[in-house]
Amino acid sequence: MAEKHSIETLRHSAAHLLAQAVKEIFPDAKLGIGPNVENGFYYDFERDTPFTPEDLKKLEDRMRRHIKAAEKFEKIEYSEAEAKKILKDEPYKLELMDDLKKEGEKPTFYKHGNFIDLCRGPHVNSTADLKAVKLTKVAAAYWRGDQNNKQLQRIYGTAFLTKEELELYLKRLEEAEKRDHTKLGKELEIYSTHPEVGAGLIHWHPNGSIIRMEIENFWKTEHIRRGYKYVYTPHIGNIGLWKTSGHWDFYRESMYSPMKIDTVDYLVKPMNCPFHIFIYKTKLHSYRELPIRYAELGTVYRYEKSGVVHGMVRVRGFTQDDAHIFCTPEQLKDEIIGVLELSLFMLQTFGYKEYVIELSVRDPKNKEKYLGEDSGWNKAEAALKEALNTKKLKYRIGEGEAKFYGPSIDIKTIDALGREWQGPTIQVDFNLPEKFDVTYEGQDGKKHRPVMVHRTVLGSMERFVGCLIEHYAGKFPLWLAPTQVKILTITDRCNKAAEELYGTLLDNNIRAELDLRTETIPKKVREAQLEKVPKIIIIGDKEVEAKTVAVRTLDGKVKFGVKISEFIEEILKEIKEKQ
RNA sequence: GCCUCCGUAGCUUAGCGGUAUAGCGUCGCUCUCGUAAAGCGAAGGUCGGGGGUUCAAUUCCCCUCGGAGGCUCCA
Repeated sequence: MAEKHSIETLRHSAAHLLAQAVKEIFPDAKLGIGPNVENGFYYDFERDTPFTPEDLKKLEDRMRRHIKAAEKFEKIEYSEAEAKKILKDEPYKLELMDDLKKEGEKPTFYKHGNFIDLCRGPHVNSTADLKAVKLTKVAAAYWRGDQNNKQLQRIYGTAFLTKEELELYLKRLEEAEKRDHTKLGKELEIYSTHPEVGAGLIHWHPNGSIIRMEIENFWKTEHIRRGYKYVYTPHIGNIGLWKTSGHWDFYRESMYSPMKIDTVDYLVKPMNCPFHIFIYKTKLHSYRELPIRYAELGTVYRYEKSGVVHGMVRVRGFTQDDAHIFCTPEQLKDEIIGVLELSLFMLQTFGYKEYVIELSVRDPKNKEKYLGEDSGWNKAEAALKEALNTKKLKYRIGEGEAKFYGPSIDIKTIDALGREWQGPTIQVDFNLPEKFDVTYEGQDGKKHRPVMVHRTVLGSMERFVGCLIEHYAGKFPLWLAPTQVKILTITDRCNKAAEELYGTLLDNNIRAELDLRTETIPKKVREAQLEKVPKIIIIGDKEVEAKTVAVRTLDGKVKFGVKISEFIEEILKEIKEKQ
């Protein structure tokens, strides 16, 4: 009976096996590092020519040979001189060993078969334990993730304890591919982009626009209910705004070049904050008025490198569901709690049951990357932590993840396939109020500095809808579905009844469509299913006579003899409850 | 931006030195049909764009624009 190893150990041993195969088949390759990642492992190699998919096959075959040979893994410690001799042709490994020495750690080695690698371990006992290994893809990656370093060739792979688990994983990848929002977005006519217009600029088609409108209406209602005031602001503004805010210094690479209007430079806005500040500043505010919450679906434009633009989730123009809260320092904690509650409520409505909360703080080693004094940062962090603790929410700390003007709570949603997506973010800012000299009058009759909270609960309409497509696999719940009901007729004799029903549905604000074509029912059903229309109504002679309908849902189940009034009542209820 | 791969009709796609396949869709005709694809016919492509090599380029080379997967970054 083989000893049980953790899947991490297994995968790391698989990485060693890969490195061994590479060194055998491509002796010129220099070893980089070979750590585990989510769902697998990789190993980096320096090599003049990149690996091809055929190379991967050869490497897999070679790995299989070593698995058959059942080579034992053993840990070895060498003196520094010995170690350096072994690694004399491996510059990256030597660099790593120097780092270990600086940190006062003693390097250890692992050997299996003819292959020795610098490694902390642990490993499986023998290559024979690696029963299900697969190389998945090749990519390039910078040594130590730094753009200024040499680019290495990375081979990704994965390993599982059993072949069955590997199969299951590959199936899941396939499932993810079916849900891909770039694919479904096209099939369901949700959005498009056009080279003639530019990369990362989303065109919302009628279907996507309905989904977006429903989300926006829901969003506005929930915000107004919670004391937010809705505003609209310009898309461009004097460059001076961004110099004052600090974006010009800290954020310039994400902004588009200035345009001259008369003699003055203007920028397309990458953020809405300065505009909300100016609305606030049009008059003197008493402490009695605070908190003031301005909300806007604000469309911003940010430069994204060409290599990262992707579908709806990484674009160059997008609409943030933005809001800025101006409050007293005493109110801060409650405001954060309010935003947390709103965020979690919204996520729940969209069927996200799981999420990960991260408290993003400064990188303590790089304080110059951030605006402002320690005291402000410490207060902001404390308020965020207190709010999380009050709500008894578990969170992890993300060092160096903070924005340049303040720390934040970032909530990552987990979709139906277990993938994480950036969702709500709540950022506390003591800096912009300072920069723009924002004040309120306190009980003491003196001017005080309010705190600003920047927050989004959906992120951006583009990314949110993109993620929703994948989350629902294109099967939107009734309240969001672009077409809620599609009426199919069996023969021309039923057209009149179908048109009557169609009219009744429209009168009830139900998004209905009519399919009167003289196609066969199987074909009409198939098409409606592929369009993922939640309620498919079929009307034949029987229904016309009995004044009922047959209702088919996306799971393929059919209910015959449903009274029309009952059907309408039922779907109105389902829409209202956002099921 | 960097690395690898990709770009053929609205969509999916065959071909890869001698100007091009097929299915779906579209249009026309026939069919009036009971829950995931009825039949026949037609139209539709300067093979992403530009340049080069060649007697000849969709095919080979270079540039460029888009896309995918990574790196880095991020709402």
